[in-house]
Amino acid sequence: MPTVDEKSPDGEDPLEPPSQDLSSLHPAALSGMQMHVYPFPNALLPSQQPLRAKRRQVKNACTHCQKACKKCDDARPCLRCVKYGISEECVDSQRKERKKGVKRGPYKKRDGKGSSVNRADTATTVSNTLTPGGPPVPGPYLPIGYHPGLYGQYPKSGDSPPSFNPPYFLAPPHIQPELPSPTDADGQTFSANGLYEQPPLLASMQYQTTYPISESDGVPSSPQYPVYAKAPSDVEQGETVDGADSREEEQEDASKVD
DNA sequence: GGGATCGGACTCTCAAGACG
DNA sequence: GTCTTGAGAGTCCGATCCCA
Repeated sequence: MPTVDEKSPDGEDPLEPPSQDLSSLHPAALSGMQMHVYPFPNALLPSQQPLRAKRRQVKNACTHCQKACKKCDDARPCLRCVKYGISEECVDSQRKERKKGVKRGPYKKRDGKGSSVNRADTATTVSNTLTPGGPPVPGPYLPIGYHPGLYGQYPKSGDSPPSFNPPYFLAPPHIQPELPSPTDADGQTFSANGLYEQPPLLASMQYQTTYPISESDGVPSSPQYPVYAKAPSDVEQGETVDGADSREEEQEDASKVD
């Protein structure tokens, strides 16, 4: 009985192509879903064991989602609160301040030996998720749905103010239009290059985010940057949608060179 | 069928420690 | 000053139960 909010975009069915009518969704549904949309439908996926895409978390869940231990999103009201008709009660939960002065033991070094060398093992990227144990399959692995730079961090002090662009960008056009467009199990067509066609709505969709006002002091309770866009110049060539993943990949690559 | 609850796996973030 | 690492804090998956 999957519902819109319960259906994890990258947890339960990371390989499942979007099959629902996106035009009926709360904008947050679009921000919270398709974090990783892979260009292959299930039937055309390589027959490796399904590896889970890395789960993504919102920066701050609302109080209701937090209490229910359910998936929240960056928009306020969040999808779940909208669904339950408690939009006006959808406010960010308070986060504790991290403890300071915690003493730590000696560090393990990771250079080639030691326990932490396989830290990168936990990093799953879009490409290596598709090709476990094998060379990356060349292809259009840009996740459809977000600009590669959109999954940035919250701005830190000194960063330029956050900007936000419409989240969707188009997949490359069909390369081999003469090939018939197969359909997946849901009847959704996808192009010959393995990319789903973008619903026309998405191209013109405007994303709106409201900023919750703290009941206590009347100021935004926390920075709400649903998706933080890097400046185009900051987007590294070949950077994946997940900056952290790509960083870890780079680190891993660097260690291999060594 | 749908909502509530919750244990625990998983992820994110950042300060401490290491290093050049 | 920058990088690396550990661990605190938080999210949310998935199982289970309850109710209409």
